[in-house]
Amino acid sequence: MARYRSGIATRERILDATRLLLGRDGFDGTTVKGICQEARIQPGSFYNLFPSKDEAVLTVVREAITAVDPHPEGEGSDTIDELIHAYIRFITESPLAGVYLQLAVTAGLTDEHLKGRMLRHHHYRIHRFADAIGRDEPTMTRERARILAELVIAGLNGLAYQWALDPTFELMDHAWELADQLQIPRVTPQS
Amino acid sequence: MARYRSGIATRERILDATRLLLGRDGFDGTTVKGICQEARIQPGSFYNLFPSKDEAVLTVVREAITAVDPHPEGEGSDTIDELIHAYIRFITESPLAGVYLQLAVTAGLTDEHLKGRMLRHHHYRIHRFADAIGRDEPTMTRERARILAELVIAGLNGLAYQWALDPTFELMDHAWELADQLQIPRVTPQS
DNA sequence: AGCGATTTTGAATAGTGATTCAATTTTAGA
DNA sequence: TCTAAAATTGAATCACTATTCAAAATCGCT
Repeated sequence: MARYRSGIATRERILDATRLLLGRDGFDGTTVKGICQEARIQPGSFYNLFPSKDEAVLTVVREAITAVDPHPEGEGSDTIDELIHAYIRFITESPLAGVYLQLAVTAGLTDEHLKGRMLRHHHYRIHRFADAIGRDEPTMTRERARILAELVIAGLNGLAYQWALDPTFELMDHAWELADQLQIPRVTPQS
Repeated sequence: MARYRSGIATRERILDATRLLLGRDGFDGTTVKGICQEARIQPGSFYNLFPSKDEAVLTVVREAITAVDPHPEGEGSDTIDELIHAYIRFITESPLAGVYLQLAVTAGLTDEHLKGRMLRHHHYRIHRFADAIGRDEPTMTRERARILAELVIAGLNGLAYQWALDPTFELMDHAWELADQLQIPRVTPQS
């Protein structure tokens, strides 16, 4: 959509503003008006570059997830440790983690399109975790690795939700405890 | 607040309407106007009996949770199986499970008062799970039982969130698989 | 029947939100 | 320098929200 320098720069400013406000005020607290004020533009400019508020939000959240991905392009080479680490880092370090969790939960109730997106991402994550587990423990059946992956991810999501409610919660300790207790095969010990 | 028959009956109608709409339209989709239409009253009547929309919603959600509690009054007598079963039943059978999850996640970002409530309920649940685990396996330390309880609950919450996104997800199977894999001591085998 | 407390009405308030659009200005390449 | 595409403005639109309140109706008790 953005072809000229100015448009590209404005797009960046909008994404910066969206990132800032989402992290500070959450999804509901972030308004198009607020984004426009922060980016010092008018609403018309926003809608010239983004079809909707949701699209800007999703762009920012997607970027935040990719930012902690150990191997953003080619899957098939990450270990389960790396994946768990990436998840923990995303939750604890990214101000957008809460928004991600909120979107994931509310998506199922409201927007059918958003629901599809979140579900696809979820299945992709399971796939990658299962592959990593399978690589670390080649004797394990595919099915078993997939179930373990589902349990780990569910556990991590649950811990993340708990952390969102209570920031003093020791997310990292619990995450590795979870991995140990589920007997996830790991190549390197926890750092 | 409600002292006369009429007021008490209206209160019930409001709660019924709130329950119906929450289950059907989610938290954001449920409006005071909609509740009033469904209950066939005027907004003034609603605010005569409830101080806010949130209060009506929380009342209904609390009731739904209590409805599946194995021992609503006296704790100290439930087994870990019962507690897990109760959780699964709440998630799969109550239309309000999605709203509960949504409230829990969004509470941390918006309302400080709601956050306190959810957190208290969460800690209470951990306490009960830990006690039940401790009873089933008396040799286990208190601390260990608490960590196990936290992991189980986190896992269940994560599975619930997954189920909210994808209703074909086999929540019950995964829940018991989780309990097995975490080596939760159980008195009775899964049904 | 009478009386104070409770309940109900229904319009009004006051604010919010995302989004649209015609008009104007700026950009980049020929 | 000219021009078409792109970017920007800023007001306007439209829909909707929770909540309030004074007035009228009703309740339950003595």
